Amino acid sequence: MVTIKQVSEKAGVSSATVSRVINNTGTVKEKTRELVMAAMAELGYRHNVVAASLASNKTHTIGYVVPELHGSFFGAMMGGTEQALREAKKHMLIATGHSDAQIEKEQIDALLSRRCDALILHVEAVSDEYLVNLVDQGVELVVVNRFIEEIGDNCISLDNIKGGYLASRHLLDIGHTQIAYIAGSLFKADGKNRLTGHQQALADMGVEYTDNLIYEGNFQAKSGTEGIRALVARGAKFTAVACANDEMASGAMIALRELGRRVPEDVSVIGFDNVDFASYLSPGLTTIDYPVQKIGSMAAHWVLERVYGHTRHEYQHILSPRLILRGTTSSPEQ
Amino acid sequence: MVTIKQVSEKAGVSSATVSRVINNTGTVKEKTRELVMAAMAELGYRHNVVAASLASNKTHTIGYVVPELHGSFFGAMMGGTEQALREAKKHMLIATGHSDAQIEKEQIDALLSRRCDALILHVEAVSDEYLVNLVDQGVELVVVNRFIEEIGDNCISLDNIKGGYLASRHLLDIGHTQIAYIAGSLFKADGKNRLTGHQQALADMGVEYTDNLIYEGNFQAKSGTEGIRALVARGAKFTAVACANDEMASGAMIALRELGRRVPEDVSVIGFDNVDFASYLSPGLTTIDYPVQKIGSMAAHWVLERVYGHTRHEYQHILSPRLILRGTTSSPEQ
DNA sequence: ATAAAAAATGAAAGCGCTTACAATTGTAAC
DNA sequence: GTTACAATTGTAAGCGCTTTCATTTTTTAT
Repeated sequence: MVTIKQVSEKAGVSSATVSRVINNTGTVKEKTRELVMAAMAELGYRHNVVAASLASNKTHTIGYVVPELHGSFFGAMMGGTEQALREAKKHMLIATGHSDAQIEKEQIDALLSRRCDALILHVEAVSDEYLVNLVDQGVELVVVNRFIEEIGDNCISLDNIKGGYLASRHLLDIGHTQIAYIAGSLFKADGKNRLTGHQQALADMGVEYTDNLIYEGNFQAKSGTEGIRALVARGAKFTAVACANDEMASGAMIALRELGRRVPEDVSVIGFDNVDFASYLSPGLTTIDYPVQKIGSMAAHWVLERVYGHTRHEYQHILSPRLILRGTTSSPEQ
Repeated sequence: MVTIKQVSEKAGVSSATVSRVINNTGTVKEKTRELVMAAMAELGYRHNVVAASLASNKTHTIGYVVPELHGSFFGAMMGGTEQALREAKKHMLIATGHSDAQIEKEQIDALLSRRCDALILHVEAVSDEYLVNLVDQGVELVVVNRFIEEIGDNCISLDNIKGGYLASRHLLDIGHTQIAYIAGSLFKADGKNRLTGHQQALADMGVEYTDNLIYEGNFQAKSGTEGIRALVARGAKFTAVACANDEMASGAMIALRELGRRVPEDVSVIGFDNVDFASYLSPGLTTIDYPVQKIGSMAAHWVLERVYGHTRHEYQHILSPRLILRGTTSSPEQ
């Protein structure tokens, strides 16, 4: 491996100068720069970022923890981040937490050991205190899709309550009053908040809330299918079903079809997230848009501004969901 | 930041010994180990992997280049890799190449500058020669979803020709003879090979091939929709349509529905990839399974065995696709 | 032409760790 | 108690770069 030293000898300058041209810092005469560039090219020099990181105490690397890699949600989010980061020549070190507190901590630890300049965390099992504590220790981190009061400045999240509200409010607005709800895992903040929004919408419109119309799923498609079956089995009557995410909504649609209930003629269905396949379903799934890519890029901007001092990057902390009307909702038949 | 030096002083040993207990190398007396561990705990020591990497010339990091992060394909693949890598305490540095040769090269370069121990590359724009050249230079890399003769040992890919064959053969077997084909981008090997498979199946069954039934899409859902429209507009007659991926198949289904053609009663549809949402469509999409997660884990095993000398890791170079029967194909009506 | 200021460069001390190699200590056999 | 050998620990030389500070060169103003 050719080093800066060899380049400097070939160019007849000191290694400090070579470092200057590589990093474009300090001042170096145009003539010298060319000399160095030529030497680098001739020797096939490749900058050693590891050594540079050790010396400069900057890795230009962002640690990223997500629960899982599969599915289209996190890919979209990381895609948003990557796009913003690439321009700034930063890289992402990826780790998965699997919604397990132990693993999440280990991964955060590993990323810190690798001296990431900042962390972007979508973690669901670790406690608020743990994260607050990290921030207090001076760790530069941004928490995505989760809001923690004490470190609100470090959080970028969606207003899930509002999203849940919007979904059910839409159903109510077009005339439904018997609305089943297939919730996500309620131990996750998202699952809880979306349900809360649903309840608020009912309350606002004076519709009574009943546990009999609620089924707790786990955000997987299959639990949507099971949800419908369970609801029907327990004799629940409904003309619409709101689901805490699109996967469960698609699962629900499958179950409804099995039961001979047409969507949306017999039962309206609304999802949440607006993942890419929502529009591929037929009818297209009416849902709540989760601007996940945007959240990813906001996180990148946060880091760029706060950690690397780039200005001109703007970001908001709480994003708003919005209704995406497609074909799975309609007014109940009389 | 507390260093190994401080730990060594607190524990009353040399820094070499501390390094030994951290890395679990060499021999260190149990008593000493405990002393060191205690000192580390007390001082809140955190290993500096950057410094370790510089000294040992190993980063325990795998560079990963994929075209894009969004969608469910690459997430599934990276998920397969991550799972295998996590056990071995390796990490992944992610970069996207955007199917652009220039960008792909830059990203590979950047990953190499960061001294990744190995690279896993899904690159589509860069030439075979370029990759062969890298291997010749001693870069440890595995190319996924692409086969290059000269470095076949470094490739892990799916037999796309066979996949294309399987899909069309299925349609032929159940009685279709008028089969439209919506291809992927033909400048990509996958797109080309799948079409080749289709043609072979036709030939095998003695069905004449005609360009009139072919539409070149770009792997996006929308181009599936456009494909059907174009085919119909040009007066093509078909009772089945094979698509080079599931996205286009779902786009095609939308177009067919718009035209009042039922799936599968009027037109059978088959996709390719078996992405997660294929089963959410209705009817469920018959497709060709692309064991993408498995490819991801094979790539990890390749690296673990070849670069890190872990044995017990097995991998194959060419994986086989298989038919997944769901609801979008049936025999043509008489 | 000359002094003062600015620009360009070099010398060298780290950054925090790994890893030969040397030195020391412990152990078992005689 | 010795000796030979194994187990344990320490010494110190890097790994390849950045960066401060001092030095030299160039430029500008007088």
